[in-house]
Amino acid sequence: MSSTQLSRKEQIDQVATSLFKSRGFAATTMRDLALELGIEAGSLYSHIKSKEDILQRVCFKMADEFNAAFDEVKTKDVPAAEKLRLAVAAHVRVLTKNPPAAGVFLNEWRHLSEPSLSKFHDMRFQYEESLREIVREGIASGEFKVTDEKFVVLTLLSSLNWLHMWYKPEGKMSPDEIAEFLSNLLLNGLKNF
Amino acid sequence: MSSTQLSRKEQIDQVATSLFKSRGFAATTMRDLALELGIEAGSLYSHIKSKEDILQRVCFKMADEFNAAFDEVKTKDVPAAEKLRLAVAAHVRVLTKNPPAAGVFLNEWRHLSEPSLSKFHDMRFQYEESLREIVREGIASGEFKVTDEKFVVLTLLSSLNWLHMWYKPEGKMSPDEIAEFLSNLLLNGLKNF
DNA sequence: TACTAATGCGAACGGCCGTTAGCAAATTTA
DNA sequence: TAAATTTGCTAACGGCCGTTCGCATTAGTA
Repeated sequence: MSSTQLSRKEQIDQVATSLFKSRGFAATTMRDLALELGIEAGSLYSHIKSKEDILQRVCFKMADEFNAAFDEVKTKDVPAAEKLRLAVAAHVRVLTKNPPAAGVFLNEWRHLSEPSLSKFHDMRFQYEESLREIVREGIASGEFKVTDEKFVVLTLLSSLNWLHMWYKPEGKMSPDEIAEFLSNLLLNGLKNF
Repeated sequence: MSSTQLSRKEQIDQVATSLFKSRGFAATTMRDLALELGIEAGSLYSHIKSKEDILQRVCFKMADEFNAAFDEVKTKDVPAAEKLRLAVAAHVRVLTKNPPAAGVFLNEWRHLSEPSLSKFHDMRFQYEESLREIVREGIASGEFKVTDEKFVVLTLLSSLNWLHMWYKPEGKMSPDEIAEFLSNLLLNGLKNF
């Protein structure tokens, strides 16, 4: 069924990702990971550099995906409310496309060591700042009735970023339906505050 | 300034809690913990049974606090919308009273082993079920315009449960102001869906 | 004062951890 | 076919982990 053949390294990353998500990075051992792949722990090192090496790839790949999805939205010339709706949809799409990776991205990044950790922080700040910018636009234009754009973005991301905890691809709601539901709920809150 | 004198065991729990929150349970060593307290690792075991022993106390103490705060709300005879508002306020109050413990409760519970883990799951389900019940009430009475109470509660808790990540007691918003802001945002969303 | 509980030290235990090294197949490429 | 790459094994390393043990010291209590 799966279309493209994964390289051994990609397989390792994928299996590691779901283990990192379900058990946590620190609580996942290389021997666990090897067992899941049906090989010995030492054999992993023919393909990867280190345990954190995997974590880095997962975290920054997800960061790239969030940025790419968001960059498309940024360029659109639409009212702030609509732009925010698109941003929410983009965020949900990335989040639901690969829930294990999303979970690692959201919960395990703190196990990155410097300088990756700082780089990650920066990227995250940039992303959030872009969202705040949209909300500021909406406040200025009178579309949103709130005043504290920081708080709004925090709440927005909070409700989105828990998604990976319960979302199941086989569930009855599609990512687009989820995105629409969340947009409605949150944007109506902003407009009628 | 602090009113009551903490026993050594309570001190350990408290310091451990903030370490568990900032580094994660698995990545916090007993030697780290001991260092923070200015004693040797072995000395900890004059006061506690095991590392997980601490985690259990923190998790179930927080669970009790959430339940206690919520039980007060349950008994009130008010419309569903108002009840939900009170529940949100209660939840925020517990969450902000002790952010490190809240963080452990929300993110580190998975390191509990059986049978604690199952017990924790059950308590959590009960709590969420009670919230769903309120939302169902509100849907039935026409106060809320949504249809999927599961999704609503998930979104509600999501936005609340990220709070401990950025809330600082010395910040400019008080817990009550935060609770009011969140209630307004989310309830307006529900009513005008 | 004598007893008891609380508190802590230092050394050590068995075990698991991430990682490395040297070597051997198998597979791909030329 | 020959060379190069990919993939994997076994064994081991140094180190850190949670925890235990026996013993000392201190503080509270009768």
